[in-house]
Amino acid sequence: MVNITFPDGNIKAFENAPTGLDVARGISEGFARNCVAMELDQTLVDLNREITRDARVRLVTTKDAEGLEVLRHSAAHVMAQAILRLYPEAKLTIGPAVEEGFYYDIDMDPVSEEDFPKIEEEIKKIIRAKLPIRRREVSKAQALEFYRDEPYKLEMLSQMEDGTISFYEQGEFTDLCRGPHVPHTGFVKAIKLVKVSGAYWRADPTRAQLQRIYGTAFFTQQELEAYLTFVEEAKKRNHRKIGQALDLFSFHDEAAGMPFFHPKGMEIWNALLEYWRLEHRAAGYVETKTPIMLNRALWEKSGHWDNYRENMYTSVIDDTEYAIKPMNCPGGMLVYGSKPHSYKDLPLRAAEIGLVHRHELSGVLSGLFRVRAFHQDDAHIFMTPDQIQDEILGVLHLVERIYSTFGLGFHLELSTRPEKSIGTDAQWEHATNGLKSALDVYGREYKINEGDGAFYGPKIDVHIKDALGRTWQCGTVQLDMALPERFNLTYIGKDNEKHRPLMIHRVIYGSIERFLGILIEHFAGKFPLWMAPVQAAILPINDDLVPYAQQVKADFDQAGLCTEIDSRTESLNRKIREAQLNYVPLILTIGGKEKESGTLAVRTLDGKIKYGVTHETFLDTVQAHIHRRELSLPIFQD
RNA sequence: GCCAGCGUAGCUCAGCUGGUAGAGCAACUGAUUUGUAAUCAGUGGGCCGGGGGUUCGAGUCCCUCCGCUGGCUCCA
Repeated sequence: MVNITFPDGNIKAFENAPTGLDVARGISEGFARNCVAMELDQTLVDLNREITRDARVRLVTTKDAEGLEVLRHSAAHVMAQAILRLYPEAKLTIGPAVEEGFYYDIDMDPVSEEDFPKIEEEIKKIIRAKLPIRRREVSKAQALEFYRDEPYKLEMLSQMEDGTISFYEQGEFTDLCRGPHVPHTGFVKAIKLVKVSGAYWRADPTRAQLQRIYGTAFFTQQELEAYLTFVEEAKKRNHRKIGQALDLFSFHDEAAGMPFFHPKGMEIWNALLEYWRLEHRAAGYVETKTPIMLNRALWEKSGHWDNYRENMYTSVIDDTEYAIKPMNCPGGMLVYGSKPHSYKDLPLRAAEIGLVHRHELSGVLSGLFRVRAFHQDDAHIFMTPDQIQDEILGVLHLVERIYSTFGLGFHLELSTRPEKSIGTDAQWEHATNGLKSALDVYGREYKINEGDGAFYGPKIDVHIKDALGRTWQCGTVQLDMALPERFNLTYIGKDNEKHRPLMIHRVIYGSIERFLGILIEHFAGKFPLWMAPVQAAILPINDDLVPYAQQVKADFDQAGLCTEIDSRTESLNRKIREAQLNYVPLILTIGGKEKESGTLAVRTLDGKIKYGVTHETFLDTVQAHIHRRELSLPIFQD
């Protein structure tokens, strides 16, 4: 007799030792068909595991996140089985489930995506066979014997504790695995191989290069197709593609990883910064600017020479070593230290749009997302110890305000002291607690990443969520108790004594280049009016109307709008089509009627047309819309 | 940096087993003077990423460099 306690508190008695499947069937056959694993006293195990004593059981179904993870892990096994059938000499290493699917690292001759159909064919055979997946437990000695010709598995085994080792078997295939797995291979019906790449064994470049084959799997074909559609949509939104199509920026071999911004890209850039300055002024910031090149002594003082040199561009000028700044902070320290400060000056919020250079590995460069030269919307906040919480809260509120303007959600993560770091234990503790207490007051949930902090202090990272649901780390708030010390920064307190200020580094856009890239993908190139590179296209319907159209454009120029006139001798249809394809939010067609009546025909990007809009109404509407930085298209009254 | 794939006209791409480069769009010229997503015709345009090699002959094969794209511990 075994008593099973369900998550809702109900208890049910079973004869003998039921399996998870028996328990599920006790609820209903239909429910049982959707079960893939179970949580037995907090541990995820196979559905066919026998329950031999009283326990708490939660059945994991195809609807649960853990269920999908189990499926994908099983999918990795199915793929490995197929590959071993086709490439018997292949040696398996590890094959985990990952966020978007799974992969298996295999030591074999290079394969390419052209080999996928063949592998997928074999995978289908295994799925159709509905091979039962069985767990088998053996001693470590037996496992070592079984894997005597499998060097990677042997290495893995040697690092495991002595005792019971579990294997999973399906048909002729056996793999060392802790499980759990779905009951049989028939569950893996919606599977697709995605890509292949190289990966080192144990991520160690000195060790064997393996083939990492990625795939993804879902419980239904529909979910798989929805995922593939998502991937397609993300491809369409690729900022490199849109950036080229809209003539926003380019890259050149002459400066790999360093973007060149074109006039239209600069329109967006300037709109971003104009808005940024407005918000920062309102939040009590001042702005500074420091040189991009500073001498070695400065970097030794800041600690960068010891901790960050491999990423810094250096040069020798008049026998003195210089480095191009990878961060703005040391320059900011010098500005603060250039004159005495009173406690009455604090907090001092000094922002800087700083151009930094970092020598990233050539292989990691990627459009605007990973570059070697970029601008940070940096700020250094100098304060007294009792101002920590308010200042961090102030930054979090500014972050929230700015991201919401773009329709971006976000979540927070706290990172603590890494192994390679400067400062004392006491400083780290004080700094970390300061961030925690501010987060608690702020009230949103946050995740903790142990050991992920910067070398000079703990940090709060802000991860935004874009229109496709993808997350990107942009903002960061870092408390630094080390740099003020190294630069001997002080302020005069009420007691007329010198005190050490505390400092926050923070960015909100992060890298402006990268943030712009994210926005391109977030908006799919269809920027809201206030940041559109061309806000309105003016299209005269024939050559005779060009002079009048130019007059209209001149009025708009005066009003501060960014407009373009298409005076080519082309059909109106063509001009409209091209403006639409360039995502110009407003299209103004100028014909005889508009000239005579002094009105405008306004076509918005959604294809809606409003005739007879007066110039005054148009400008009032557009300017108010821009001023409010609205995300949706403006609506015009007659 | 490492592995794989890629680099042909401004853009997107074709060019079989080596035989001397082609399309669509764009640009330019001319005609058309257009009322809400492509008017028609013609013309020009290429150190086939750079360098070296094999060959009678290289966009095509080999080496090397540069660049781009994807990946490079979510660890049985």
